[in-house]
Amino acid sequence: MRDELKIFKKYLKQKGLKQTTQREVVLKLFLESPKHLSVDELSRRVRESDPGIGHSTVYRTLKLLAGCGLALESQFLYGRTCFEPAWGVEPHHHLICTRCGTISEFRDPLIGAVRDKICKGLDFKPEADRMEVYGVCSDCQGPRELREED
Amino acid sequence: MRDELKIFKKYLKQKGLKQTTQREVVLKLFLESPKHLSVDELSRRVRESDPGIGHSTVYRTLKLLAGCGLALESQFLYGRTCFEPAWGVEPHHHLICTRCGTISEFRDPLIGAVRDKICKGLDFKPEADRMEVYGVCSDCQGPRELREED
DNA sequence: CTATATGCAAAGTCTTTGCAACCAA
DNA sequence: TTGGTTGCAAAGACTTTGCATATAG
Repeated sequence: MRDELKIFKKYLKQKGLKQTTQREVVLKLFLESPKHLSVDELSRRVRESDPGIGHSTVYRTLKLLAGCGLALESQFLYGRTCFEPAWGVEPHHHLICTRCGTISEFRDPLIGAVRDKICKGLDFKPEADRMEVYGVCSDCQGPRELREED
Repeated sequence: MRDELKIFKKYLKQKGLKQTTQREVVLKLFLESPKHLSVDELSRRVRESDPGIGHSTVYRTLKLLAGCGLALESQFLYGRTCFEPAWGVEPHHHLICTRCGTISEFRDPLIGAVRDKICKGLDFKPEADRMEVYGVCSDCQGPRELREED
Protein backbone atom coordinates (compact mmCIF):
# COMPACT_ATOMS: atom_id res chain seq x y z
CA MET A 1 0.00 0.00 0.00
CA ARG A 2 1.28 3.43 -0.84
CA ASP A 3 2.57 5.57 1.96
CA GLU A 4 0.01 8.23 1.18
CA LEU A 5 -2.86 5.82 1.68
CA LYS A 6 -1.42 4.69 4.98
CA ILE A 7 -1.05 8.25 6.13
CA PHE A 8 -4.58 9.07 5.07
CA LYS A 9 -6.06 6.05 6.85
CA LYS A 10 -4.13 6.81 9.99
CA TYR A 11 -5.31 10.41 9.88
CA LEU A 12 -8.93 9.37 9.45
CA LYS A 13 -8.80 6.88 12.31
CA GLN A 14 -7.09 9.37 14.56
CA LYS A 15 -9.81 11.94 13.88
CA GLY A 16 -12.63 9.42 14.30
CA LEU A 17 -13.52 9.77 10.63
CA LYS A 18 -14.46 6.97 8.30
CA GLN A 19 -12.60 5.34 5.51
CA THR A 20 -14.81 5.23 2.43
CA THR A 21 -14.49 4.09 -1.15
CA GLN A 22 -15.02 7.62 -2.38
CA ARG A 23 -12.20 8.97 -0.29
CA GLU A 24 -9.85 6.32 -1.57
CA VAL A 25 -10.82 6.96 -5.16
CA VAL A 26 -10.22 10.68 -4.80
CA LEU A 27 -6.83 10.12 -3.19
CA LYS A 28 -5.84 7.63 -5.88
CA LEU A 29 -6.83 9.90 -8.74
CA PHE A 30 -5.25 12.88 -7.02
CA LEU A 31 -1.93 11.07 -6.81
CA GLU A 32 -2.10 9.68 -10.35
CA SER A 33 -3.04 12.91 -12.05
CA PRO A 34 -0.62 15.52 -13.32
CA LYS A 35 0.21 18.07 -10.71
CA HIS A 36 -1.43 21.48 -10.62
CA LEU A 37 -4.84 20.24 -11.68
CA SER A 38 -7.75 22.46 -10.87
CA VAL A 39 -10.38 21.06 -8.55
CA ASP A 40 -12.78 20.91 -11.46
CA GLU A 41 -10.38 18.97 -13.61
CA LEU A 42 -9.71 16.52 -10.82
CA SER A 43 -13.41 16.21 -10.18
CA ARG A 44 -13.96 15.38 -13.83
CA ARG A 45 -11.36 12.63 -13.67
CA VAL A 46 -12.90 11.26 -10.52
CA ARG A 47 -16.28 11.12 -12.21
CA GLU A 48 -14.82 9.33 -15.21
CA SER A 49 -13.44 6.71 -12.90
CA ASP A 50 -16.53 6.50 -10.72
CA PRO A 51 -19.50 8.48 -12.04
CA GLY A 52 -21.33 8.35 -8.76
CA ILE A 53 -18.93 10.55 -6.85
CA GLY A 54 -20.20 14.05 -6.30
CA HIS A 55 -18.46 17.34 -6.66
CA SER A 56 -18.76 18.10 -2.99
CA THR A 57 -17.10 14.87 -1.99
CA VAL A 58 -14.08 15.83 -4.04
CA TYR A 59 -13.90 19.20 -2.36
CA ARG A 60 -14.38 17.69 1.08
CA THR A 61 -11.77 15.04 0.48
CA LEU A 62 -9.23 17.55 -0.78
CA LYS A 63 -9.70 19.56 2.40
CA LEU A 64 -8.99 16.40 4.40
CA LEU A 65 -5.90 15.69 2.32
CA ALA A 66 -4.71 19.21 2.95
CA GLY A 67 -5.44 18.68 6.63
CA CYS A 68 -3.09 15.74 6.88
CA GLY A 69 -0.38 17.28 4.77
CA LEU A 70 -0.90 15.15 1.68
CA ALA A 71 -2.10 18.03 -0.41
CA LEU A 72 -1.24 21.67 -0.66
CA GLU A 73 -3.69 24.24 -1.91
CA SER A 74 -2.39 26.83 -4.35
CA GLN A 75 -4.32 29.79 -5.57
CA PHE A 76 -2.63 31.31 -8.55
CA LEU A 77 -3.51 34.61 -10.07
CA TYR A 78 -6.12 34.78 -12.82
CA GLY A 79 -8.50 32.67 -10.82
CA ARG A 80 -6.88 29.27 -10.79
CA THR A 81 -6.94 27.19 -7.62
CA CYS A 82 -5.37 23.79 -7.49
CA PHE A 83 -4.22 21.20 -5.05
CA GLU A 84 -0.91 19.47 -5.52
CA PRO A 85 0.65 16.46 -3.82
CA ALA A 86 2.66 17.57 -0.83
CA TRP A 87 3.93 14.39 0.72
CA GLY A 88 7.60 13.72 0.25
CA VAL A 89 7.77 16.79 -1.93
CA GLU A 90 10.40 19.36 -1.17
CA PRO A 91 9.30 22.95 -0.82
CA HIS A 92 9.35 24.67 -4.16
CA HIS A 93 7.93 27.61 -6.03
CA HIS A 94 6.11 28.08 -9.31
CA LEU A 95 6.58 29.56 -12.74
CA ILE A 96 3.28 30.22 -14.49
CA CYS A 97 3.16 30.85 -18.20
CA THR A 98 0.64 33.56 -18.92
CA ARG A 99 0.26 32.37 -22.52
CA CYS A 100 -0.31 28.63 -22.31
CA GLY A 101 -1.00 28.27 -18.60
CA THR A 102 1.71 25.70 -18.01
CA ILE A 103 2.91 25.60 -14.45
CA SER A 104 6.43 24.49 -13.68
CA GLU A 105 8.49 24.42 -10.53
CA PHE A 106 11.78 25.66 -9.24
CA ARG A 107 13.68 25.51 -6.02
CA ASP A 108 16.30 27.77 -4.53
CA PRO A 109 17.57 27.72 -0.98
CA LEU A 110 18.11 31.46 -1.02
CA ILE A 111 14.37 32.08 -0.98
CA GLY A 112 13.98 30.34 2.35
CA ALA A 113 17.04 32.08 3.67
CA VAL A 114 15.66 35.49 2.79
CA ARG A 115 12.31 34.58 4.35
CA ASP A 116 13.97 33.56 7.60
CA LYS A 117 16.13 36.66 7.73
CA ILE A 118 13.16 38.96 7.11
CA CYS A 119 10.94 37.18 9.60
CA LYS A 120 13.57 37.23 12.27
CA GLY A 121 14.08 40.93 11.79
CA LEU A 122 10.35 41.67 12.00
CA ASP A 123 9.55 39.20 14.77
CA PHE A 124 7.13 37.39 12.47
CA LYS A 125 6.71 33.64 12.93
CA PRO A 126 6.50 32.11 9.46
CA GLU A 127 4.23 29.14 8.88
CA ALA A 128 4.03 28.98 5.11
CA ASP A 129 5.22 30.90 2.12
CA ARG A 130 4.86 30.95 -1.58
CA MET A 131 6.55 32.56 -4.49
CA GLU A 132 5.32 32.69 -8.04
CA VAL A 133 6.75 34.11 -11.21
CA TYR A 134 4.39 34.94 -14.06
CA GLY A 135 5.73 35.28 -17.55
CA VAL A 136 6.24 33.58 -20.89
CA CYS A 137 7.69 30.09 -21.01
CA SER A 138 10.32 28.97 -23.44
CA ASP A 139 7.87 27.34 -25.84
CA CYS A 140 5.60 30.34 -25.99
CA GLN A 141 8.51 32.66 -26.74
CA GLY A 142 8.99 30.79 -30.01
CA PRO A 143 12.26 29.63 -31.55
CA ARG A 144 15.19 31.38 -30.02
CA GLU A 145 16.56 32.45 -33.40
CA LEU A 146 13.38 34.26 -34.35
CA ARG A 147 12.93 36.23 -31.19
CA GLU A 148 13.22 39.96 -31.15
CA GLU A 149 15.43 41.00 -28.35
CA ASP A 150 13.87 43.39 -25.89
CA MET B 1 -3.19 67.60 -9.72
CA ARG B 2 -1.76 64.37 -8.45
CA ASP B 3 0.44 62.43 -10.78
CA GLU B 4 -1.90 59.47 -10.57
CA LEU B 5 -4.82 61.50 -11.86
CA LYS B 6 -2.72 62.81 -14.73
CA ILE B 7 -1.65 59.32 -15.64
CA PHE B 8 -5.21 58.08 -15.49
CA LYS B 9 -6.53 60.88 -17.66
CA LYS B 10 -3.82 60.38 -20.19
CA TYR B 11 -4.54 56.67 -20.28
CA LEU B 12 -8.24 57.24 -20.79
CA LYS B 13 -7.70 59.71 -23.59
CA GLN B 14 -5.21 57.46 -25.28
CA LYS B 15 -7.69 54.59 -25.22
CA GLY B 16 -10.58 56.72 -26.40
CA LEU B 17 -12.32 56.28 -23.06
CA LYS B 18 -14.14 58.92 -21.10
CA GLN B 19 -13.22 60.80 -18.01
CA THR B 20 -16.12 60.64 -15.60
CA THR B 21 -16.88 61.80 -12.09
CA GLN B 22 -17.27 58.22 -10.93
CA ARG B 23 -13.85 57.22 -12.20
CA GLU B 24 -12.25 60.16 -10.46
CA VAL B 25 -14.02 59.37 -7.20
CA VAL B 26 -12.90 55.76 -7.30
CA LEU B 27 -9.31 56.74 -8.02
CA LYS B 28 -9.34 59.32 -5.24
CA LEU B 29 -10.74 56.95 -2.64
CA PHE B 30 -8.43 54.19 -3.83
CA LEU B 31 -5.41 56.40 -3.25
CA GLU B 32 -6.63 57.75 0.07
CA SER B 33 -7.57 54.42 1.58
CA PRO B 34 -5.24 52.16 3.49
CA LYS B 35 -3.46 49.71 1.26
CA HIS B 36 -4.62 46.13 0.89
CA LEU B 37 -8.30 46.94 1.03
CA SER B 38 -10.63 44.36 -0.44
CA VAL B 39 -12.75 45.45 -3.38
CA ASP B 40 -15.80 45.26 -1.17
CA GLU B 41 -14.27 47.51 1.45
CA LEU B 42 -13.22 50.01 -1.15
CA SER B 43 -16.64 49.86 -2.73
CA ARG B 44 -18.21 50.62 0.63
CA ARG B 45 -16.00 53.67 1.06
CA VAL B 46 -16.84 54.85 -2.42
CA ARG B 47 -20.54 54.56 -1.62
CA GLU B 48 -20.08 56.53 1.58
CA SER B 49 -18.48 59.31 -0.40
CA ASP B 50 -20.93 59.11 -3.28
CA PRO B 51 -23.90 56.80 -2.71
CA GLY B 52 -24.85 56.70 -6.34
CA ILE B 53 -21.78 54.82 -7.54
CA GLY B 54 -22.45 51.19 -8.29
CA HIS B 55 -20.46 48.15 -7.37
CA SER B 56 -19.72 47.35 -10.98
CA THR B 57 -18.30 50.78 -11.64
CA VAL B 58 -15.80 50.20 -8.85
CA TYR B 59 -14.80 46.87 -10.33
CA ARG B 60 -14.57 48.31 -13.82
CA THR B 61 -12.52 51.27 -12.67
CA LEU B 62 -10.11 49.09 -10.74
CA LYS B 63 -9.51 47.05 -13.87
CA LEU B 64 -8.71 50.26 -15.70
CA LEU B 65 -6.36 51.36 -12.95
CA ALA B 66 -4.62 48.02 -13.16
CA GLY B 67 -4.46 48.44 -16.91
CA CYS B 68 -2.50 51.66 -16.68
CA GLY B 69 -0.24 50.47 -13.89
CA LEU B 70 -1.77 52.52 -11.10
CA ALA B 71 -3.10 49.49 -9.27
CA LEU B 72 -1.89 45.99 -8.70
CA GLU B 73 -4.25 43.12 -8.02
CA SER B 74 -3.25 40.74 -5.25
CA GLN B 75 -5.04 37.55 -4.46
CA PHE B 76 -3.93 36.24 -1.12
CA LEU B 77 -4.69 32.82 0.24
CA TYR B 78 -7.84 32.31 2.26
CA GLY B 79 -9.92 34.12 -0.30
CA ARG B 80 -8.84 37.72 -0.01
CA THR B 81 -8.41 39.76 -3.16
CA CYS B 82 -7.30 43.34 -3.05
CA PHE B 83 -5.91 46.06 -5.23
CA GLU B 84 -3.08 48.22 -4.00
CA PRO B 85 -1.54 51.41 -5.35
CA ALA B 86 1.28 50.58 -7.70
CA TRP B 87 2.51 53.87 -8.98
CA GLY B 88 5.80 55.06 -7.59
CA VAL B 89 5.80 52.06 -5.31
CA GLU B 90 8.86 49.89 -5.30
CA PRO B 91 8.38 46.18 -5.83
CA HIS B 92 7.81 44.48 -2.54
CA HIS B 93 6.37 41.35 -1.03
CA HIS B 94 3.87 40.58 1.70
CA LEU B 95 3.69 39.15 5.18
CA ILE B 96 0.18 38.04 6.07
CA CYS B 97 -0.74 37.35 9.67
CA THR B 98 -2.99 34.30 9.82
CA ARG B 99 -4.40 35.40 13.17
CA CYS B 100 -5.38 39.03 12.74
CA GLY B 101 -5.19 39.34 8.98
CA THR B 102 -2.79 42.27 9.00
CA ILE B 103 -0.78 42.57 5.83
CA SER B 104 2.64 44.15 5.95
CA GLU B 105 5.37 44.52 3.38
CA PHE B 106 9.01 43.74 2.97
CA ARG B 107 11.63 44.20 0.31
CA ASP B 108 14.80 42.31 -0.41
CA PRO B 109 16.87 42.60 -3.55
CA LEU B 110 17.88 38.95 -3.33
CA ILE B 111 14.38 37.83 -4.25
CA GLY B 112 14.58 39.57 -7.60
CA ALA B 113 18.08 38.29 -8.12
CA VAL B 114 16.99 34.70 -7.55
CA ARG B 115 14.04 35.20 -9.89
CA ASP B 116 16.29 36.50 -12.64
CA LYS B 117 18.79 33.71 -12.22
CA ILE B 118 16.10 31.02 -12.30
CA CYS B 119 14.34 32.55 -15.28
CA LYS B 120 17.53 32.89 -17.23
CA GLY B 121 18.38 29.27 -16.59
CA LEU B 122 14.94 28.07 -17.70
CA ASP B 123 14.53 30.47 -20.61
CA PHE B 124 11.41 31.91 -18.99
CA LYS B 125 10.64 35.57 -19.59
CA PRO B 126 9.41 37.00 -16.29
CA GLU B 127 6.67 39.62 -16.32
CA ALA B 128 5.55 39.67 -12.73
CA ASP B 129 6.19 37.86 -9.52
CA ARG B 130 4.94 37.68 -6.01
CA MET B 131 6.08 36.27 -2.75
CA GLU B 132 4.03 35.93 0.38
CA VAL B 133 4.83 34.68 3.83
CA TYR B 134 1.98 33.51 6.02
CA GLY B 135 2.47 33.31 9.75
CA VAL B 136 1.93 35.01 13.08
CA CYS B 137 2.81 38.66 13.48
CA SER B 138 4.63 40.08 16.44
CA ASP B 139 1.48 41.35 18.15
CA CYS B 140 -0.37 38.08 17.78
CA GLN B 141 2.53 36.17 19.28
CA GLY B 142 1.96 38.06 22.52
CA PRO B 143 4.56 39.63 24.81
CA ARG B 144 7.98 38.31 24.08
CA GLU B 145 8.64 37.39 27.72
CA LEU B 146 5.58 35.18 27.94
CA ARG B 147 6.18 33.18 24.78
CA GLU B 148 6.98 29.54 24.93
CA GLU B 149 9.95 28.84 22.76
CA ASP B 150 9.34 26.32 20.03
C1' DC C 1 -24.98 63.56 -32.07
C1' DT C 2 -22.67 59.28 -30.99
C1' DA C 3 -19.97 56.16 -28.70
C1' DT C 4 -18.82 55.21 -24.17
C1' DA C 5 -20.30 54.83 -19.16
C1' DT C 6 -23.47 53.96 -15.56
C1' DG C 7 -26.47 51.46 -12.23
C1' DC C 8 -29.20 47.85 -11.63
C1' DA C 9 -30.28 43.26 -11.67
C1' DA C 10 -29.33 39.03 -13.55
C1' DA C 11 -26.09 35.67 -14.66
C1' DG C 12 -21.63 33.47 -14.04
C1' DT C 13 -17.84 31.21 -11.27
C1' DC C 14 -16.28 28.60 -7.75
C1' DT C 15 -17.00 26.67 -3.20
C1' DT C 16 -19.67 25.46 0.82
C1' DT C 17 -23.75 23.83 3.23
C1' DG C 18 -28.36 21.66 4.48
C1' DC C 19 -30.55 17.53 4.32
C1' DA C 20 -32.50 12.93 3.78
C1' DA C 21 -30.74 8.61 2.71
C1' DC C 22 -26.71 5.67 3.46
C1' DC C 23 -23.18 3.03 5.36
C1' DA C 24 -18.68 2.08 8.03
C1' DA C 25 -17.37 0.66 12.50
C1' DT D 1 -26.98 0.90 16.32
C1' DT D 2 -25.12 5.32 15.54
C1' DG D 3 -22.62 9.00 14.12
C1' DG D 4 -19.96 10.22 10.20
C1' DT D 5 -20.68 10.35 4.88
C1' DT D 6 -22.74 10.97 0.47
C1' DG D 7 -24.98 13.21 -3.56
C1' DC D 8 -27.92 16.47 -4.73
C1' DA D 9 -29.59 20.83 -4.93
C1' DA D 10 -29.63 25.08 -2.94
C1' DA D 11 -27.20 28.75 -0.99
C1' DG D 12 -23.07 31.78 -0.60
C1' DA D 13 -19.37 34.81 -1.85
C1' DC D 14 -17.40 37.27 -5.34
C1' DT D 15 -17.14 39.07 -10.03
C1' DT D 16 -18.81 39.92 -14.63
C1' DT D 17 -22.33 41.01 -18.04
C1' DG D 18 -26.69 42.65 -20.47
C1' DC D 19 -29.40 46.39 -21.04
C1' DA D 20 -31.85 50.70 -21.01
C1' DT D 21 -30.63 55.19 -19.72
C1' DA D 22 -27.40 58.88 -19.11
C1' DT D 23 -23.53 61.61 -20.52
C1' DA D 24 -18.71 63.10 -22.06
C1' DG D 25 -16.56 64.76 -25.99
